[in-house]
Amino acid sequence: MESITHKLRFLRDEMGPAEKRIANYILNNTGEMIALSISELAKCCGCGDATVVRLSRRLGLEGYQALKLRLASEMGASSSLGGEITREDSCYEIFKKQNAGVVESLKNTESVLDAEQLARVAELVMKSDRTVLFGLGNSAAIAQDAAHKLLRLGLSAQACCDNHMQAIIASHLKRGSVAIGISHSGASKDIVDALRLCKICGATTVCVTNYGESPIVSAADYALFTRSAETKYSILGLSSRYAQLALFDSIYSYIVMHSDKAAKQAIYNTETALQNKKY
Amino acid sequence: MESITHKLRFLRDEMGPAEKRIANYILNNTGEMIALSISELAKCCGCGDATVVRLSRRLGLEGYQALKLRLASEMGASSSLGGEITREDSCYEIFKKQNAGVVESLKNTESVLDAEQLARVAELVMKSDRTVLFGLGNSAAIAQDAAHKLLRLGLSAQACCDNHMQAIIASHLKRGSVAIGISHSGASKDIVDALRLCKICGATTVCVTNYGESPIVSAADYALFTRSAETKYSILGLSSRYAQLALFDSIYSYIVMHSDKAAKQAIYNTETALQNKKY
DNA sequence: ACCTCAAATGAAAATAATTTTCATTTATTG
DNA sequence: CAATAAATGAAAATTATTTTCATTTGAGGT
Repeated sequence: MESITHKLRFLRDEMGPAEKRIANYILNNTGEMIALSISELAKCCGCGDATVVRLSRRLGLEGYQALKLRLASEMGASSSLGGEITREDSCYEIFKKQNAGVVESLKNTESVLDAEQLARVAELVMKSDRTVLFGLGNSAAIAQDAAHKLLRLGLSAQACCDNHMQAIIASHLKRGSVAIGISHSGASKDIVDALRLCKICGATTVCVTNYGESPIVSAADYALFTRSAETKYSILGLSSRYAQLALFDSIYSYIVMHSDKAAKQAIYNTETALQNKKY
Repeated sequence: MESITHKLRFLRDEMGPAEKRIANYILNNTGEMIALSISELAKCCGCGDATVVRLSRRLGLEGYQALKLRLASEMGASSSLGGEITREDSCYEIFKKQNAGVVESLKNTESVLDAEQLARVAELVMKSDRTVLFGLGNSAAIAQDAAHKLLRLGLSAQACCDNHMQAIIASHLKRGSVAIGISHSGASKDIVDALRLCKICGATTVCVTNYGESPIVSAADYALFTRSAETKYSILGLSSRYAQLALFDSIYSYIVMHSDKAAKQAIYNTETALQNKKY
């Protein structure tokens, strides 16, 4: 299904001058146009009602109503632009603005993420003897969350968020282990060092980062990229954390989908065991 | 600007049976409904045209046309419906499908989150002597992430993800402290117990949960609700974690925006200190 | 049980919007 | 400079929406 805005622009060439005026008006005033009736729009463009209908038909639509609905729908889809956070914003407004940024980050990440690398990493983790996750500061919680999920699947997973421990663990890894380093900037010394050490010890190394040119990439056998929405307020890579989280969630779900009966039973057992912890 | 879907659900209580039928029909068949004329819709719901107009007015809209346009716009905004994850999906496809769920969760949460409670909690945290965050399992990483951010702001924050430690910390809190319990289900025994203890000791208690009727709400002075997208595959409250994360991010940003010069300098100093840890 | 009143409802009339028809205008080609 | 085809808008025809108003429904009082 092609976007009407796109079609409008594309088909403008084969329109007569009156239709072209309408097309331009719609493209420049989509928001207001949606509130206009067909004759109001026609008057705005100095043309007859029938021409508006013809334009709608040219776009492959039923009529003017259909055009308005489609435009409204497309407007809605792209109207979640957050705008900048100001001192006057309430916390709730900040919440909404940030969410727009999060959505954008997820979308961006969809476009930079290499499907093949992701698939390989998922397989790798699923089949590895042991998976360790390194993160510090901002990325520590992500590492922990990912490890927690893998543990629920019965895998041998471990998050390590202490740079000394990272060095220790790294130096004892063996072939068959997977080490995943998480760093938004890709330049976190300790993480990069740990990953290099892992590689020397024979483990397969993976990095999750926002920047393609960063030191961590050269230390990794596989690189998974996120792309956070560039906004002024995100001093920390606030919104890249969501993409990282989503990335590990997809690996988690992939493994769930490909686990055998016994493994599924184990997952179920975990759930049951946790029921006792609840009211 | 409030979502029409949300308003529909909310105002259903004060509608007569005929209007209620229409509301339900719209909520269950939004997509098809948009293509219907007013009398077609009326017939589908076994009621008169006028009732449809009345419903539109009740929602604060001009009329039926306006209702259709708004619904189309909202549909567009949420039309990235992910569909169910299957065994055949690649990891990348899973990633995309899950993201759609995440977006939905964030939107849902926007509509259930109480702006006033959120504002109060943000102020509370900003001014508290000490903030402790309790989370276990799935919510542990969220607690840790939130604590990490507050620490960067120079606040006295602490995540506690061990049920014994939680009890210990809780029993030593004083007036002026804020305790935040995070539990998707709202039924996690240890968290609820810890929160109750905090309250007894004079601390202000806050809960973050997905369910309004859960035990944790009664243990909290302030309740912040998330609403995850209900999907079959999310065995764990996978997508509610994103909403929780966003919630704490908004509090973080709010505090950043309202901190004085000295505090901003401190934040900046943190950033500089961390530069040494990078290549 | 019966009445009263207010709210809710739908049929039909009134209005408004959209679509079609068709005569006129405008551009293009030989 | 015709001759023709394409483009256009006014008005008619159609369709959709909104308003009006008589009827129904149901709650609360006697």
